[in-house]
Amino acid sequence: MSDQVTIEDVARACGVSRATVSRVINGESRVRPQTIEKVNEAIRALGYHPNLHAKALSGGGTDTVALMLPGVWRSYHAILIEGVEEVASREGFHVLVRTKDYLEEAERLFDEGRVEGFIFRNMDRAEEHAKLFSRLARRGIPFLLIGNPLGDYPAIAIDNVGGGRMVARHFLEHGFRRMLYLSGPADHADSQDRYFGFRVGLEEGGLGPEAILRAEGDYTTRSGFEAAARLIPELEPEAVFAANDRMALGVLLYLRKRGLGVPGDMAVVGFDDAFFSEYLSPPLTTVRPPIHEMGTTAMKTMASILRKPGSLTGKIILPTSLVVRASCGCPFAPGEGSPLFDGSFNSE
Amino acid sequence: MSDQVTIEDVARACGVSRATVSRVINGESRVRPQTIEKVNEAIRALGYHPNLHAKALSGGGTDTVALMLPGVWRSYHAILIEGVEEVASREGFHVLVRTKDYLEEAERLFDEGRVEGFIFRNMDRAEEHAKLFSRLARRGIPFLLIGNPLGDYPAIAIDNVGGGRMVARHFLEHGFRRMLYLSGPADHADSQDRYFGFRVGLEEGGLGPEAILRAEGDYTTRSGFEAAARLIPELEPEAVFAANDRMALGVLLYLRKRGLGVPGDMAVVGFDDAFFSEYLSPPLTTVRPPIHEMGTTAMKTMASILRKPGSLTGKIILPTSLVVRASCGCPFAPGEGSPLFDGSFNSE
DNA sequence: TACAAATGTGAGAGCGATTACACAATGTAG
DNA sequence: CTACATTGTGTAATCGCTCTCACATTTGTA
Repeated sequence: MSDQVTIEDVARACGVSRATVSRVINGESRVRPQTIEKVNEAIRALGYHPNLHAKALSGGGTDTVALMLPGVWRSYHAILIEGVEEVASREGFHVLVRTKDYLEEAERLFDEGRVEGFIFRNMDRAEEHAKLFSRLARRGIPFLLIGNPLGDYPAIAIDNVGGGRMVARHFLEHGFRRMLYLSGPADHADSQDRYFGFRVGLEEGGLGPEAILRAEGDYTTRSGFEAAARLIPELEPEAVFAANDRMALGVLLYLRKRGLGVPGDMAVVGFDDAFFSEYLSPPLTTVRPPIHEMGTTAMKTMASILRKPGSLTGKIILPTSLVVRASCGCPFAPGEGSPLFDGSFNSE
Repeated sequence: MSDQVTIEDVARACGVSRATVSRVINGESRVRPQTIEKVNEAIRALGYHPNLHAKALSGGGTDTVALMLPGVWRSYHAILIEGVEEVASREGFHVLVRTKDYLEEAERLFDEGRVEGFIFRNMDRAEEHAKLFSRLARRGIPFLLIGNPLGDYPAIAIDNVGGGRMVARHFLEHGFRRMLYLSGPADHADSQDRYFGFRVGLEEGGLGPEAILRAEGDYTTRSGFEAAARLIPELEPEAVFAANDRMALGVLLYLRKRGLGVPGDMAVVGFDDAFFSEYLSPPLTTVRPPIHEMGTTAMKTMASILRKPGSLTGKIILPTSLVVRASCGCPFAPGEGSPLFDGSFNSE
């Protein structure tokens, strides 16, 4: 505040003009090596840092992107942020995180010049998102989506379909023929895709859609518990595939309460590979999404969009993997004999 | 980029000068109501948003703060960010999150004019932090600490001592006389304070320091497991107080592997109330820190520091609470008979 | 009625950078 | 040895806003 060192100071300190200093800073053409040296020396000596706002105002970029996150999904988002920030800091970008009212505030962030682009972790409210995205696209504002592709906009997605398909195949290997899919909110794309993959996988194994029973939750443990309580006694599936691990946990809790053994009486598989999943009893078989990698990929993509305009981007789909533990009915290999402990600690 | 609407445009549109428009925007003195109306109308009509950089350059504030987080502690940080962002967005601030190299980059962020203040979640590396903080303080740069008070700098902390003390008292109620404290890294203040409170609590109950055995971990589940494996057979405590829930989990895993019952053969209590803690078998008794509230409090404090310079701030200590479940030896009241399920779902 | 005080508005000087343009010094070719 | 690139550097306009100062108009007071 008080002691701003300006480009003028540097210029004066080594007897050149502001223009020359600016050229040195931006590694531009035609400055005598000797002058470069002198200027850099002064910059270091004075502790000079170019003022962002002056730079931005006179045409330079701000190298700032906004990461827009809906306000739930705690550890998931933390990992995402870490991934984004990791690449951002490496590439010289800065990350503004926005959680509240991010739909309403997005354009303003851009109009004020705060950010040059957006990374959205769009979840529900597909309508509003679509509207915003089409406005951004029309205005040529760079943005990309994490998680839920929408329209033709650039997106980083995980292979939900592939994940669902892997679960289906695995269930088939176990010989199940009557399965319950516990979905998230009906309009949620992730959940839909997982279901689709699940169905495809079963079909590939010769089972029609009638083999799949359906229940709907809202991703919370409680909703998993309640859906299980509501439908399991009635439908009596052999196996449950929950759209996320929390709901799978809810199912587990219900089954335990009812005295039903897992996987003895019923198999349960989740999606997300949450921190707690490997510690459940039995350890939960689940599908692991590459969250951190989504973050890094998103930021890398955004960086290249901003640095070299014209670089066109489509959808990038990152592979998921099936983490086989015990709740599906598999013998749990890595164990020490303890159902609570798989010895890997790999989620830390 | 192309279609910046400037203050000049607005001025022209309603036949006044830039100065007047500026006054209206900043709610300043002495503008005729009628003119205000006219200007606001034009602003709305043109979709005008003041350019951040121009504003900042000409003396205005940027209302941006940096949230500096060490790169671990996933869900913890997510909750913190949410808290900070919640208040920030409400108060018109913006949050830049930095994880990598935040010690080295902090001053630059300020010198470039990117941010007006810092919120640090400082953990290890006390030396380097102290050095940075003293520089910031000398330069009059606003900052505050979350979690680990250091020197006289403004800080938001949780009552680690109180938490440790509550655990001690609770252990005493159970009649334990020989306890193991499983600390985090030796130089970690949180862990030290929890230990201190624990000791105080025991002393208040008439037990000297010799009643406390000590082991050191690094906050990971694995380190908890290994410390337990290394020391429990030798020391044979009646109860273990781990500096965090993950290590407590490690202890639980070890005990289970050894066939020791919890709380029958040994009581275990953690700290943090992590997501998984209530689902462990047995549900883990632990100390809950008000993480979200730390975030909101931090941002509120920062906002008032920035808005009204001179408002002095000291340390704010937020209370912790003991979450009594079953691992301490208490009957687990809310249960449905199931050790995995406490029926509350309250961490979602 | 006269003059001071308050009120409302405009002109213009920065803020700290970038960058187009001008110009001097040096190098090269005819 | 002139003519013309090439190279290195400086001058000054510009970005969009705030804010001081000056000035015009209205209101209040004696």
